[in-house]
Amino acid sequence: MIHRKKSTLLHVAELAGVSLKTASRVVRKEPNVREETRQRVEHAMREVSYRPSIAPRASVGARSFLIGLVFDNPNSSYVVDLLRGATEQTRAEGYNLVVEPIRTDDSNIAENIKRLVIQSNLDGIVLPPPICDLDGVLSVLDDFGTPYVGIGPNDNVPLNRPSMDDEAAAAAMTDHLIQLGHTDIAFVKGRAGTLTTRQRLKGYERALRNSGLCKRSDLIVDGDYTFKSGLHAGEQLLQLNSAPTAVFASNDEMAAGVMTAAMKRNLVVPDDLSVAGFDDSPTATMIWPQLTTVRQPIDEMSKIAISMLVSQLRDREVASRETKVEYQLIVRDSTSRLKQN
Amino acid sequence: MIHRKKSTLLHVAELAGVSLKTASRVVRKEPNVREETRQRVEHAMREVSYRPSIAPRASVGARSFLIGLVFDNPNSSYVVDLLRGATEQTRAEGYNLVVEPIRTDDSNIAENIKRLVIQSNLDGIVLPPPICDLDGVLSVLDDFGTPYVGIGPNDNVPLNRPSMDDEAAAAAMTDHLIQLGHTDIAFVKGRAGTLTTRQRLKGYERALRNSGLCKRSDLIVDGDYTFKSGLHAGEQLLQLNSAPTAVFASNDEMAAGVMTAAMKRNLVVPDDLSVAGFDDSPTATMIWPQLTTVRQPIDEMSKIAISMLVSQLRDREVASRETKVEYQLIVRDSTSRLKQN
DNA sequence: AAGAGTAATGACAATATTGTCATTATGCAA
DNA sequence: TTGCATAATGACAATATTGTCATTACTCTT
Repeated sequence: MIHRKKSTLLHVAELAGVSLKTASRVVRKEPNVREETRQRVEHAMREVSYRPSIAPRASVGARSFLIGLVFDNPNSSYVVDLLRGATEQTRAEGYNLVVEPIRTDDSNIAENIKRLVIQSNLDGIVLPPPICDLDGVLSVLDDFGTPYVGIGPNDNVPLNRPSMDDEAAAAAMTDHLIQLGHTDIAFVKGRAGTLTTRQRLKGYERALRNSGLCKRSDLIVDGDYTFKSGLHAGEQLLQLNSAPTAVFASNDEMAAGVMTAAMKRNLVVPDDLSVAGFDDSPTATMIWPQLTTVRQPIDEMSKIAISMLVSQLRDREVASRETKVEYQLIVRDSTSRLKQN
Repeated sequence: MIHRKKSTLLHVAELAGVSLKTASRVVRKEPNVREETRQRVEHAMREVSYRPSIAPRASVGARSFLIGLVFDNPNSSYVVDLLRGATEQTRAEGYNLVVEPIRTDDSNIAENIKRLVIQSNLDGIVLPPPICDLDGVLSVLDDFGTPYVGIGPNDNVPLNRPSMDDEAAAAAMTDHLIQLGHTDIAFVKGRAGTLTTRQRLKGYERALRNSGLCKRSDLIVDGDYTFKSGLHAGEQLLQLNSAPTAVFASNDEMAAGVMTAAMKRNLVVPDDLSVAGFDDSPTATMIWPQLTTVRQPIDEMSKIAISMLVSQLRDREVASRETKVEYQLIVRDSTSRLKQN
């Protein structure tokens, strides 16, 4: 059993020839330290490979250097990405992360979040969808004076949050299909009434318009983000007299449904029909051929959310800003150039 | 902004008329406290709604009351279940959880885990698959004297871990199909060489044997846990002269592949072919009809793992034991009684 | 009833860090 | 150079809990 002596701030301070407090200032990136002193301390930190011990911080002041991340997202790969980004950035900022799965269907969710904040003495909290758009949660946090940051598309709730431009992403995917020579491009809508559904449809329409293609209303069909609805949509589209040569479904599960509908008609994807999805969910690589789709950089949004929160904590002031992150077009094997015949 | 005064152990102690230390003993569930005293303190705790502050614990002793949970599981719903169970149980035991996503493909994974243990000063660590069966990880932790507990099936690595009896579960699923009147039941194997693959096949064979059904080797086909391999397996099985009326795939993705193969042949699931999977992954409810499958109670295993670890930490002694948890047969719409004709 | 052994309890130190406030150094204008 | 403002630094207290060890109370045996 190896017992490496844990290096403390005192060791650093002594080695650098400064007081404990000054060393602390450097570690905590506080102002009012001369550049030369800062470098000496930082060198000493490396020398003894100092790792700040977060424990006593909570003891001393009102601050706990703890950030909460609650989630109740049915899409678990979303959660894992969220976690990846958050742990990394939290560590980089010198904070620690407390994760807490909660149930959105629980009626007193706001109360639960409040208890979490009290119990773990959180400095701030990150609210991914759908929690960030839930009634009551924000007001409870406001009452309590706990800073928070959201994630995801803005659903008319006033809240700082990094998000992705769904419309631009959908337009880009549609462009991708147009570039491949397709002109009869169908679109499978998401669940009615949701913001992302509207944004993705708008992007699809915009891309068609920009390329001078006419919008055929029989190629725009309903869906609700489930495999089953994608299957129905696919069947509906493929029985048309002038069937589409490409289908853009507004999520991956529906795209998988469309692909299944194509297989039932003995059509080969992508030779006979190109299919594109949205989200880059695990489904996208599980099915075959693997799906061309759009990836949300969730880990990046998560990192940004932590950064925004930390700067809020430092400045004690809400720097109101919407931050957009870039989408990624993931081209796999389910889309191909239109065959000339 | 509400400022509820934080209740400290001192308040509890004063209210109960005992010393700080005795109150601490009750909170930490230590022995050597009179029953009457314990109750008085517990009552006082409720009275002032005391929540132990974990921060100073790490300061004082070698113990940090922190438990680590590392993961790098491609199946993200597995991770979320893991997290749910672990957070809950950890809280119940008076410990706190530090989660850390790591990359198994990283060569110096053992080094990373060691760094995590040092940096966060972990008391112990939970190792889900595939990390628990990785070379080097265990020996590093042993060297360092950090207690650990695994999760999942025992792959010949000496390690305490809760796990599920895959063989019994596979037998139960096969029995389910037999009960529905099926006699020609096919089996799609998982990736060659893995423990779960072997166990699930054994369960299938045992159930057939116990029911006096003969094992047809042409109904046992290869797979590798991917959708694509399930698709191939399905095509292979359905072109047989005496095709099976039911297919048991050893995971959900392959079952989805089999279902797609059936659809391509215009067979209706479950009327013409019953299909069963294994894992209850998100895929199971995403496809249509929804899949009959076997659920691993991962959250329960996670809870047990935390319990085992904590008792190890308390007793300073490894209570070597394998704990089995119960599988759950989830019967959905992809299996039905064999039609008589 | 005395003594021994054990159970229950408490006094006090120790923990690693940050906040407060005082002190010292520095820069700059007059 | 003096005076003044401000930047840089440090001394010391405070934080909430648990470990150590001493003390007190109880129980049982003889």
